[in-house]
Amino acid sequence: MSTPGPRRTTIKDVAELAGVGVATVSRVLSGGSASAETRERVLDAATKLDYRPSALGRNLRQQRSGGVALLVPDITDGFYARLCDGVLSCARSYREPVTIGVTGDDAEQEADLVGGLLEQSMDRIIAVPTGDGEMWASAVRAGLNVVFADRRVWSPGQHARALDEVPAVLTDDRSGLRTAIEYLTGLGHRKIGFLARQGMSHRVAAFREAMGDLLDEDLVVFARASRDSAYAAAAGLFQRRADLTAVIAGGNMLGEAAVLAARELYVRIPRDLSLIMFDDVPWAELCSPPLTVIAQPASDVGYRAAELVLRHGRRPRTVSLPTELIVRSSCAPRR
Amino acid sequence: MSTPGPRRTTIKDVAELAGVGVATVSRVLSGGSASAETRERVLDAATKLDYRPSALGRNLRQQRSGGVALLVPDITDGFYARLCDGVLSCARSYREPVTIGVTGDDAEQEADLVGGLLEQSMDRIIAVPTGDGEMWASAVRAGLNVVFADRRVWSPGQHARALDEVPAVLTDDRSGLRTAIEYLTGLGHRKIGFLARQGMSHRVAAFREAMGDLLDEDLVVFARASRDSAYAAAAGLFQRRADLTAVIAGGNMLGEAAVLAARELYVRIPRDLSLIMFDDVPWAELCSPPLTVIAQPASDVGYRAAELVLRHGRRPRTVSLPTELIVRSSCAPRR
DNA sequence: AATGATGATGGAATCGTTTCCATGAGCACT
DNA sequence: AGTGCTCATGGAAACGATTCCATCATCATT
Repeated sequence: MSTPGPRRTTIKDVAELAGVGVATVSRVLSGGSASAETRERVLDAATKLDYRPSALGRNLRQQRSGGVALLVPDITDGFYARLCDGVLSCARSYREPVTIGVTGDDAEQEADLVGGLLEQSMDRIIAVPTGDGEMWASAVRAGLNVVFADRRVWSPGQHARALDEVPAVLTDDRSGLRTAIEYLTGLGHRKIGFLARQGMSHRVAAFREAMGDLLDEDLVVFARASRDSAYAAAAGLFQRRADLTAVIAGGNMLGEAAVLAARELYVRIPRDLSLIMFDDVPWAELCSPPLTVIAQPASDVGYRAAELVLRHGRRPRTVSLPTELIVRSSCAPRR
Repeated sequence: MSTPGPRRTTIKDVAELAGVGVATVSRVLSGGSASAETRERVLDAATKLDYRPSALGRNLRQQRSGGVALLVPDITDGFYARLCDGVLSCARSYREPVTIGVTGDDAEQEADLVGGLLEQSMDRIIAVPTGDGEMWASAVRAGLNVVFADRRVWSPGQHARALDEVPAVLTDDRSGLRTAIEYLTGLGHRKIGFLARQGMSHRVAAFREAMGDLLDEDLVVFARASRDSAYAAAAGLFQRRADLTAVIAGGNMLGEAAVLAARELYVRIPRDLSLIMFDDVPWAELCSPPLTVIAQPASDVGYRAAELVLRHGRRPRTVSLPTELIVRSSCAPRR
C-alpha cells in the first residue's frame, strides 16, 4: 500500500552528478568556502535534481531538531490565538516550523508537553508558563532555550537565578491597570472588583498595587480555566456584593462571562455596573454596550518572543509592551 | 556559551548496563519479543538511567519524522482556532506533536508550507486546503498522508482520481443552509444575500443550490481574507441593494463585518435586515441582537480529522458532521 | 630551489535509532 | 544420536546530513 516510490535524492546524488565529494556539496549549500567553478557545478546539479536537504539527517547530526515549540494555555482564547499568529508569522520568515501545545493552564500537562519536546530534541521554546518554577528551572538547566510570553514564572527562592536569566515578552499590565483604575475612580467608583483566572497572579498583583487603599480583597475572585468557571465566578461576585459598582475582567473570557452574568442577573451595564475588560477583541465593539477595554498587542508579543528565540544574537533583556485603554461605552459615572 | 552538559543517555548506555545488545533493548522497548528475564533487566536499566529514546535517531532510521502538520487559513478565526484545538486534543492522546501553519487562504503560501513539511519528512498532514488541486495531487503522489478538514479541494478533471482518495471531514453545509433558507423564506424573505470569502466555493455552491429559483447572483458577494475586505463586501452589498431583506454570512468574520456594516449604515437588525451567520461563536450570544447562527462542530471536525490521519487502520471514507440552526434574535418576518 | 602558508577538496567518522541476518541454544521428533 | 524447528540474541548495516582532518595544489617568500 505504501508508496515504494523512487528514493528521494540525497546529497550523495548531487555530489556524484557534480563530480565532487559530499563534503563539498554540504559546504557549498551551507555557505562555506569553495571555488567559484565548483560552487556553480554543485548548484547546477542541485537544481537539476531538485535536491532538498533532509532535515532528518541534519537534525541527527546536529543533535537538535529545528523549529520552535509554542506552549499556550488555550488556543481558543482570542488573545492566545493572536499571540500564536504573531509567533507563526515571525517563524515563517525564518522558515522554521512551529509546534504548538496547549497546556490548559495545568502544570502537569505543561510538564508532559515539555517532556515530549525534550524527546524531540526541540531546544527552543516559547511558553506562556503555568506555575511550576521547579520544572522550568530544570528545563533551562537541560539546555532548553526558553522565552516566556505574556507572563513569566513566579520565581520562588532557589530557582530565581536560572529563571531570571530567561527573557520574557510581557505586556505592561501594571500601567494598563493603573490607567483603568484612575479612569474608574475618576468616574466616582470606589468598590472595584477584579475577575481573574488562575495563572494571572501577576495581573492580580498589579491590580492590588494599583488599587492601594481602595483594595477590598473580597472583591477579587478567581476562576478556573473553563468558561463555566468564569461564569460562576462573575455571577457569584455580582450576587455576593451588591455594593460593587465597577469590575475589571482579567481577560476576554472573563469579560464575556461578566457580560453574560450581568445580563442573566439583570445587572445593567453601565448603569448598574461599569465594566472594563483586558484585551481588545473584535466582538468588544459589537457587544451592547460596546466594551471599554485595555488593549494588548497580542500579536506583537508573539512576534517579539519569536524573534528573541530565533535570533542568535546576544541574550536580550526582558521587554514589556505598552497597553492602551480604549474607552467605549461600558463605564458610567457612579450613581 | 552552550551547555557542554553531560551527554544524553543513549540506547547504548542502557544496553551496557543491562548487559545485552542494543538490538535487544530496541526490541524490548518497542514491544518486540524477548525473554521475561531480559525484558526485566532492560526495563530496569532504562528506568534507572531515565532513558528517553531520541526521536531524532528513530526518525532518521524510519525515514519519517513523527507528528502531524496542520494547515489552516487563519488561526485568529475562532472557527479554525477550535478546529486546531480538536486536532491538538486528539494528537495529545497519541503523544504526537502538532506543527501548525497558516496559509492565509493563499495558494502560494500553502505550497510553500507544504514544501517545508516535505523537507522535514512530515508525512501526515491535516489541511483546510486553498484551491490548488495540482499541488495537492502531487503532494499525495509524493507519499504524503493527507486529510482535508472543513473543505476539500475542488478536483478539476485529471487530478480527480488522486484527490478523491483523500479523506475529508466536513460539516454538512448543504443541510445547514437548506434549513436556514427554509427558515428565512418561512419568514417571508425572498431577496436573500450571501457573504462569502474566497475559498468558500463549496458553501456558495450549496447556497446556490438551496436557493433554487430564488437565487439572485448579484446578491452573493466575495471578500478576501482580511477583516477590511469583509467589511467592504458587506457594506457594499447593503448599499447597492436596498431591496435586500436577509443575508447569510458564510463565516464568523463575515458575520462580524455584517453587524458592523449594518450599524454603520443605520441598517437595523433584524428590523431592516435579517442575519444568519455560519458558525456559533461565544460572542454571537453577546451581540445585540443575539445572532441566529448555523452552528458547526469545529472542534469535532479537528478531532475526527486527527483520528483519521493518526489511526493506521484502513482508509476511511469522507465524513460529514451535522450542523444545527440555533435561532436567536437576528431574524424577523419581512415587513 | 627549498620552504612555508594558504585554500580547496574529499574520505571517513559521527549522531541514535531500527532492522536485517547470522549464530547458537533448546527442544521435539524420528 | 541425529535432524530440523523455533526462539532469543547481538553484531553490523543502514538512514542523510555535517564536520574533522589529511591531502594536495598553488603561490609567495627567503
